[in-house]
Order: sequence, then C-alpha cells, then structure tokens
Amino acid sequence: MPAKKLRFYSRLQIAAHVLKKQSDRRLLEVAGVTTAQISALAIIASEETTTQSKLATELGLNDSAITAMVRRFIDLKMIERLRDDSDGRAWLLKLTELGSDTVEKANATTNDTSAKIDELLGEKTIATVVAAMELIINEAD
Amino acid sequence: MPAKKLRFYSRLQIAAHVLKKQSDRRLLEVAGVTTAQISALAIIASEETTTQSKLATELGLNDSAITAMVRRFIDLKMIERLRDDSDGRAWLLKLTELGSDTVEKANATTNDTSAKIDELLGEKTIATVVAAMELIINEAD
DNA sequence: TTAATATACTTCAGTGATGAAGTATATTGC
DNA sequence: GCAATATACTTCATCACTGAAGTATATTAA
Repeated sequence: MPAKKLRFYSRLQIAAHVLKKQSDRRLLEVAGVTTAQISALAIIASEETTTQSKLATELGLNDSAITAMVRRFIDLKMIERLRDDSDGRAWLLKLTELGSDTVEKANATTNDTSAKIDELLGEKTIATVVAAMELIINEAD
Repeated sequence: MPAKKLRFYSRLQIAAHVLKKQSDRRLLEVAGVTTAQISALAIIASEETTTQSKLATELGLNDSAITAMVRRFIDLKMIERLRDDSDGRAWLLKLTELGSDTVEKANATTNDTSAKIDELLGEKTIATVVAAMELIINEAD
C-alpha cells in the first residue's frame, strides 16, 4: 500500500510546495523577491553577523546554493559583503538600505499569510506542526 | 518581528526540503528515481486512469512541470501513454513493468523512512500534521 | 453551424536547488 | 615549523519547477 506509506511525506511536500507558490506570487508582487529570499534576508537582519556557511546551515541549503543566492542579492543591491577580519576565507553579509526596506515591505504580506494560516489551522495545531518540523530539521543535522 | 511571522512558513519549507534531500539520496540509490517521481508513479499505479492534468492537480504542480516529468519517465521507460479515446487532447498514463518494479523497489526505503518518522513524531502528531497539510492543500485549490 | 471560449498539453526563458571537484585560508598534530 | 587535514567559498553540469505564450481539440451559445 504505497499510498499509505507516502501519505505523511507527500502531504508535507505538496503543502510546502503549494504554499510556496502562493506566497511567492504575492511577495514578488509587493516586494520583488521570493519567499526563499525573504527568509534569508530576515535571518541576516536578525543576526549580529552572518557568514555564508552559517546561512546555509540555517536554511538547510548547500553552500553552493548560497553562493548563487548571495550573487543574486548583490546584483539586486540588497546585501553587501565584507571579508571577515578574523577569517580570511569567510564573508560577512549585511543588508543594504534597500535590503532592509525590502524586508519591511514584505512584512505586510507575510503577516497576511500568517494570519490566514492562523485562522485556517488554529494556534494549537500550528504549535504542533512547528514542533514536528523542528524535530525533522534537527534530526537531519 | 519578521522571525516570528516567518516561523511556521519557514519551518515547513526547511523541514520539507531537508526531508526531500535525505529521501532523494536514499531512493536514488535503491530505485534510481527521486521521491517526487515515486509520488507520481504511486498515483498512476493507484488509479484506474490518470491524465496529465489530473496528475498536475494531485501533485500541486503546473501542467508544464508534468510535461517535463512525463518525458523523463518515458525516456526511463517507466511509463507509456496513449491518447484518451474520449478526448483527443488528453493522454492516459500507464506504468510499464519497469515502472511497477520501481515502485516495488522503492517500497522498502519508503517504509524505512516512514518508520523513522513514526518513531520521531508519534502517531498522534503525524495525524495532526497530515490533517493540517491537507487543509493547506485544499485551501490553495 | 459556427464563433467564442475553455481545456489539455507543449515550448520556452528564467530561477534556484543539487553534488562533485576545485581554490584559498585556517587549524591540528608531530 | 610544516605536513596533513579541515573549513569557507566557488564553479560547473544537471535537474525540476514557474509563468507566459502557443497549438490542438472540445464545449457552449447564438
């Protein structure tokens, strides 16, 4: 009964995908960036210092995905990077003003999406799902 | 506080992504296909008739993604397609013997992953998460 | 019946991920 | 101090998805 076995996995993948598709459309319209990009900008905004490999770990992506993502951000003039004084291999990532403005602009949409999900699922279910997702993320190390 | 607003969304995306990465590696090794492909093959296996647009709806993907996916399956000789007699625009998708064998072969790995998730989350949490995911999928229509 | 619209699929250019292999700098152990 | 190893990032080829625009067939309405 493969359908039964795949249920959790495939429901998770499909829900993540359709939610991403929807959020990407909204966000691209109001802020000109995708949700993957906003997640990255939000992390950079919230941390004292962020290197590329730290960002990769936090987003669960490969270093090479971050290289490409950072290049696109630099092209968009949303982040700039400086060599880490204490480690000549590493880059420190900083938001430009445009980067911060973009995070701000995205906020309304993000809140909107969040509110819809709150309404759809309820606080308790959301807490359960978030906890489950964190277990999965940590398990994967 | 963007971090708070993004919590549900980003935990979901990251968990889906890391789980996919992991499952893809395992499945590619034992069955030579990705998890997205196994989900598609499992749907085709379980239904009397499947057209491309039906598959697109069930997987939450665009028609154009299915066109490409089906082409890859045909190249791999895992599915074949016939024109729908009752609708000259549509294709009916059928598994080949290799396609069925692949679903079979994937089963062991799928069960294994499933068992690990069962153990990690527990049945009750899994049921809650699956129900939440289905709400999100249906909401997106 | 035929024009307008809808549906099933395809093509294309663009985005963003992967893993393997490479460069440059840091760290570790003798 | 130096060789071996580890880490931070880059490059490359490949894969799989998106949305927009296109083709072919079906359906609907006058």
